[in-house]
Amino acid sequence: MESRIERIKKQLHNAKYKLTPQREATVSVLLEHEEDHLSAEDVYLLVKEKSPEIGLATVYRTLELLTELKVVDKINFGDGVSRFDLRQEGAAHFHHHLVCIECGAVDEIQEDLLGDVEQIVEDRWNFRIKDHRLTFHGICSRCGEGNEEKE
Amino acid sequence: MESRIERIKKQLHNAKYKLTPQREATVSVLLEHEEDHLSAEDVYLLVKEKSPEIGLATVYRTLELLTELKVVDKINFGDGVSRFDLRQEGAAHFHHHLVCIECGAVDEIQEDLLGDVEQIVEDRWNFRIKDHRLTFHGICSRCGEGNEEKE
DNA sequence: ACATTAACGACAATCATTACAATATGATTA
DNA sequence: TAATCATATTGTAATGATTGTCGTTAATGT
Ligand SMILES: [Zn+2]
Ligand SMILES: [Zn+2]
Ligand SMILES: [Zn+2]
Ligand SMILES: [Zn+2]
Repeated sequence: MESRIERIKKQLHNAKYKLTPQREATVSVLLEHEEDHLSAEDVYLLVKEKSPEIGLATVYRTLELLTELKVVDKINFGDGVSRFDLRQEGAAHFHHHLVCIECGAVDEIQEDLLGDVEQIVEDRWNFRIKDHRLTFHGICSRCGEGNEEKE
Repeated sequence: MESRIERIKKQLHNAKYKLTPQREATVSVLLEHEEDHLSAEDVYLLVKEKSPEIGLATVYRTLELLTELKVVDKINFGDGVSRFDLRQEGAAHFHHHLVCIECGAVDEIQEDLLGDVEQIVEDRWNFRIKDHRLTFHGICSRCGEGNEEKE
């Protein structure tokens, strides 16, 4: 079977870009941290461990490129930095996030769930939806344990 | 009937803050531009027209305070600046946004629409939802006119 | 009037991101 | 092979939004 990185390489080639060593190192860090939501700086530091000669500007450019190609999505949780999240392969839409206001944990929801809502928006507002961003803020299951009935 | 600004004044007082002239000027700019999504700089320039002596830091401080009190919501459309949006009075949740990728227009959806989805998330992920952020990216009705069937 | 404290305004500092200029890499062609 | 051209990289400087500092002002209570 073709590896994930091979397919990303093809995506780059289709768009006339090359998978340079720096880009490969960056992508591989993203793959290894698929669960996390890394900032550009985070990615830079992690890539540097394997490729110490890489420059911060290159990481920024690579992330920008990957965003353009929809390999990653750029998100913002309001803490002053952009974060980069690998898009599930073949997913039409970006996944959702649960941000805990107690402990700061960020969990993901891969299910779309918005089908009906999007149909309504398309029809009622005559808006052709291409993508979405949905984040819930609240108390995660870990933090909510024990005090179920508190408001 | 009590005016909107009166009620905001009370909210401030309840939290032991005063509605100083600078804060009042800032709130009144927000009320006059309820449809827009102003950045801190935008607000600063508009407030300056009426109160030229106001400082940028004060505007930032006021917006931060209003965010804390949930009078406004701070949002980020990925263009590098935070924007501030008056919350509808009495609304439990923040409204949604339609961002046009053609013309950049930002329209609002005041209807909640997420009731069912939130129920599912609460139940399946055991996550107690306090608020949400939902933004759709796509082609607005103005830009979509005439070429309905294009993908 | 004096003390206390919240809030201001001007400006400096910070920090993420972008722009720049010089160099390197790699393919293409004379 | 050597010259050429395009793309990519690096380190650094510049930018721009936001936050911090600090001396001053305004309101409140004694
Ligand atoms: Zn939590
Ligand atoms: Zn994610
Ligand atoms: Zn449009
Ligand atoms: Zn809005």
